[in-house]
Amino acid sequence: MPRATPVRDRILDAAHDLVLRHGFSATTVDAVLAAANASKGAFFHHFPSKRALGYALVERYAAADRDVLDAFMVAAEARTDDPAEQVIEFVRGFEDAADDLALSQPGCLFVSFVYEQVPDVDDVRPLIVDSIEHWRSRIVDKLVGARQSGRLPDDVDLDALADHVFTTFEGAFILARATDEPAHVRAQLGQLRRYLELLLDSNV
Amino acid sequence: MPRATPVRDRILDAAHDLVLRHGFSATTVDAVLAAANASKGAFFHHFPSKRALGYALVERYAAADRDVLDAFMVAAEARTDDPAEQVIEFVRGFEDAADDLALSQPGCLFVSFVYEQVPDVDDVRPLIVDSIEHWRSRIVDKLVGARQSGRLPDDVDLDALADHVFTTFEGAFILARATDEPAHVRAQLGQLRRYLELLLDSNV
DNA sequence: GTACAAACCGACTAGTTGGTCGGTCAAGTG
DNA sequence: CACTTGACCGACCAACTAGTCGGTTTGTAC
Repeated sequence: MPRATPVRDRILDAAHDLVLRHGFSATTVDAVLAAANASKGAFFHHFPSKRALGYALVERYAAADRDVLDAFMVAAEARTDDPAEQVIEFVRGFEDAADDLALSQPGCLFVSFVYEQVPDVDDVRPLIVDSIEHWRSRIVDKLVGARQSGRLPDDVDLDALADHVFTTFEGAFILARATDEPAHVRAQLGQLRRYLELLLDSNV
Repeated sequence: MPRATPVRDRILDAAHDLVLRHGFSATTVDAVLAAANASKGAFFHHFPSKRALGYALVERYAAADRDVLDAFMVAAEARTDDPAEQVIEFVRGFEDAADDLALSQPGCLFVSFVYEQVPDVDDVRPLIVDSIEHWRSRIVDKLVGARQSGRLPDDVDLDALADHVFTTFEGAFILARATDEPAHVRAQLGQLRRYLELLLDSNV
């Protein structure tokens, strides 16, 4: 992990914004430099290549993503001791934050790279898969607890149910972005929560 | 709408494949021509510019998308007369087709353009929004029927519930593509169906 | 203050990209 | 046959892009 310098961070911030808006290929190094108010020399001093920038970008985003997940899970755990309720509170937390989230970020950086598999940048996929698995395992932990207390039918696939959180997030972002209506994120998370409530309230 | 010719179709087919894999910006005209076995002259004879190709691509995809939606809805309507059951059968139809679908198509073309808003190509957004609204309205029709027969709680937002189908599709495709496990599509559609079943079976 | 390295600068280049343009060819049509 | 039209060809071009490189500035240890 390279040392953080003001310029390096400025470049990453500017690149993050541009890549999210236009995609990685359409984002030129010059455009990043202009937005970051940095020079070409500075760029290639900190990154050996443009693809290295892409990797660093996803690396940083994955770490932040993990932090957010953990923070919301801790907040949910603070509200209730019941694992089933914790999952629901977890989603509710995102629901409350959805509007701010959707407005400040026009999408998920992962998708920019997943849908633009330039051979050069394909080495970021493992980072993304790690993030997905982190979401899955953190949520499955709770679901296992819920099942143990008899609040989840036996025939529910815990992995698939946990993945449905990720799925809903990504789908909602696309919906919001395509229609230019950020409110969709909140509404779709609401559907997800309702699903979980129905599933977890139906005592076996 | 330009006339369809063999070459034009070959170009569209090749471009569709390449854009889906690498994104629009990363897809060069030359690469399309090589894949389509066509010449540069042929390309610019049929399309005034690269962005016009993008527009034609989305136009064709939206029409096909609509056809698939309608076909699956007709199939669902053939199985049952109850609107609530029709929605569930509709999703089940896609579930059955999911594996073939996910393998033959590595993603949704809409996302390639939504996540790559090059100013030039941004005029495709209305086409995409039309498709989204078509899905929404076709499904809402059924949900209204379900509500009238008392099978849907009053506090469910029909638009948001209908949009959840689109959301799940898009999210599932991202999950499948990121992890390189097409089976996720089927599993996520299964979660969607379960949600609908729970919601529609809980008589008000 | 001197020495050394890391940070940073920006003019330059080799290769690529979308797009042009003068032309060929085959199929009508009178 | 002469003429027109639409489909198609590919060498060429101007603009752009990632990356280079010789040099300057800045920080810091002695």
